Amino acid sequence: MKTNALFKRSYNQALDMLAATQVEAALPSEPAMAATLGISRTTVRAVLAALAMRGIITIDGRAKQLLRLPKRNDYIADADLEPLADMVERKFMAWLVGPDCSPGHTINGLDLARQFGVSTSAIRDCLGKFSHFGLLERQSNGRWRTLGLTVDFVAELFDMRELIEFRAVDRFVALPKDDPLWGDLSLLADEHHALLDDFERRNREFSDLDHRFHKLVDSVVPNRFLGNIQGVMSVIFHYHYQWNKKDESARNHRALGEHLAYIEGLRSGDLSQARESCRLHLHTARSTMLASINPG
Amino acid sequence: MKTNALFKRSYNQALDMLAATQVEAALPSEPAMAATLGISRTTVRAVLAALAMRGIITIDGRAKQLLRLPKRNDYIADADLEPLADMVERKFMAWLVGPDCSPGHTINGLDLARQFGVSTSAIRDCLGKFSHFGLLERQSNGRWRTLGLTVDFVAELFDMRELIEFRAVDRFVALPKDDPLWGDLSLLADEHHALLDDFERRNREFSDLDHRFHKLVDSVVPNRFLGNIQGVMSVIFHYHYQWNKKDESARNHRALGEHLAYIEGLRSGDLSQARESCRLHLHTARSTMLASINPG
DNA sequence: AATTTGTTTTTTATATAAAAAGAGCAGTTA
DNA sequence: TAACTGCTCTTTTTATATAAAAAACAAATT
Repeated sequence: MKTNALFKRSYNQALDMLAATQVEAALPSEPAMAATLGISRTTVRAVLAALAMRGIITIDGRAKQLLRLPKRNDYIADADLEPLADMVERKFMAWLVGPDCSPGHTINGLDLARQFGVSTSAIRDCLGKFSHFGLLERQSNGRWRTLGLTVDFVAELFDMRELIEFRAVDRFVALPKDDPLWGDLSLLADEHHALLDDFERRNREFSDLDHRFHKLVDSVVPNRFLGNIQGVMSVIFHYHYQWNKKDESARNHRALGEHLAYIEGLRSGDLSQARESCRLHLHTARSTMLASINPG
Repeated sequence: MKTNALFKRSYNQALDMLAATQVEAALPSEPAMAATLGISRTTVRAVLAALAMRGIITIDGRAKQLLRLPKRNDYIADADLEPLADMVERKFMAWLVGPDCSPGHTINGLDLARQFGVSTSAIRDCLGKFSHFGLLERQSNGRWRTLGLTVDFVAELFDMRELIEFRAVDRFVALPKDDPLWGDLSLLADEHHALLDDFERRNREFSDLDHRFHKLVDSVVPNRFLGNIQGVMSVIFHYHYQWNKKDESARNHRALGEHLAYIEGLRSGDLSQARESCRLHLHTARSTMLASINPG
C-alpha cells in the first residue's frame, strides 16, 4: 500500500506550528491549515485526529484548542520521512558508484529490491528514470545494463551543458538594458560577494547559489528538454559532491571567483568576453568532475 | 499477469518456418530453433508443445517430425501480437492529440486504463515515459497535467534539434577525407537518387531514409542525451505524419531535394555552404510541422 | 451567505501475486 | 564427448488489491 510519509511530515510540521502557539488558544480551521501546509483537508484531519489522540489538542466540532506545548518525543522519528522514491534513488546512486557495480553490469531488480528493502515496483520506477538519464540501458530481453558514471558519460553531459549554456550566453548579452533579468543578476552578484566576505563559515551554501546562478542564465532560452538535462545534472552533482568532500572549500572559492568574472562578462555587453568567461568556468567544472571520478 | 505476446509471435514465426519444410522431415533441435527465433528455449518448448497439441508436429524425445503443412487458420490472429507498451503508447498519442484532450488537461490514469483496456501500471509506465519527453508534467499532488503537442513544444523541439545538428555539421565538414562516414554518405546519396528516379511508386520510403540520413549526420557527435531527444522526435514524427497524409508526396519530394543539397554542402568542405544547406532543410521541416499542427 | 465540518467518492502509490520468459544443471542420446 | 532434452530455479512483466491522499458533496454553524 501507499506509504504515509506525507502524513508524517505534515504531523511534524503541525507540531512546529503548535510550538509557536499559546496554550489554550483556538486553532485555525481545517481549510486554513490545509492551505498553510500545502496538503489536502483529508490529511489535515488525519493529523488533527492523531494530535487529539496524543492529548496535545482537543477537538469539539470547530472548537479546536491547544492543550499543551509539543515535546521533543511527540515528533515522529524522521527515519521514514523521506519519500520512498527519493530513498530508492539515493540508494541506487550509491550502489551505482559503489564497488558492487561496474559499468556493463547486468542489473538484478529482485536483488536490488531485497538490498534496499523495497518492492520491485519501486526499483522498476527508479530504473525507468535513470534509463532516461542515460545511466542505464534496456537490453532486448528486457534486462537492464548499467552504463555507469564513466568518463565518457561526464564528457557527454558537459558537452550538452556547454552547448546549451553558450547559446544562453549569446542571448543574455543581447538582452535590452531594462530587462528584469539584469536586476536578478545584480542580486546574485551581491550574494556572491556576501558569501566571499564570510567564506569560512558559509562556504557550504555555494552549491545552492551555483544552481540558482546557472538556472538564471539558462532561463533566457526556455526549453523543456534542457530541463530534463538539468535534471540529470543536478542528480549527478548532488550525489557526486556528497561523496567528494575533499577540497570542497578550495573548489567553491575558485568557482565563486569564476562566477563573478562570468557575471562581469555578461554585463560588459562584449560577446567574446562573455563567452570566454563562461568557457573558463565550465571548463573548470568539467575538470573538477573528471578528476574526482577518475582519481587515478 | 504478463502477456504472452512473445509466445504468440514466436508461434506464428514457427509456422512460417514449417511452411517452408517437407512433410515428415525431421525438425531442428530446440537450441537451434531458439537461436533462429532469437528467444529462449523455454519459449521454444512452449511453441513446440502447442504445435504438437494442434497435431501439426509430433514430438518423441528428440525425434520431432512435421505431420502436415500449416494452414491459414493455424495462425494466431495478429490482434494481440503487439507488445503491450507499444499499444498503450499508440493509444495514448492518439488520445493526446484527439478532441478529448486539451493542453493543461489533468490526466485521470484510472479512466485511461479503462478506455485502453489495460491496467493502471501500464498507464503509469507510459506517463513516466512521456513526461521525460516533455509532453506531460507531474504536479506536486502527484497528478499529471498534459502540456500537449503545442506550437511551443514543437518550437523548443526544433531549437534543440538545430542546436545539435549544426554542431554535427561543423564536425562533419572537418572529417578527414578517408573517414568511412564519407562512404556511408555516398551510399545514402545514391539511395536518394534512386528514390527520386522512381518517386511515384516509392515516395513512402522517404520517412525511413530521412531517419537514416539525420542519424548518420548526428553520429559524428555521439551523445546519449541527444539519443533521448531523437527518441522524442521519432515518436512525434511517427505519429504526426501518420495523421497528416495531406501533401505527403510533395513534402517528401521537396525534402529529398534539400537532402541532396545538404549532402553537397557537407562534401564541399565549405563550412558556410554546409551550414546554410542544413539550415534551409531544418527550417522547412520546422515550418511543415508547425503548419500541420496549427492548420488555422 | 460564506465558511466550516462530517462523510462519501475518486484517484494515486505501493505491495503482493502470478504468469511468462530466461538460465542453468543433470542425465541421456547420438 | 558434444549436443540435446527434461526439469528446476530465477527474473521480469503485468494485474490486482489495498492504504493513503485528494476531491466532492452535504449538512451545520457563524
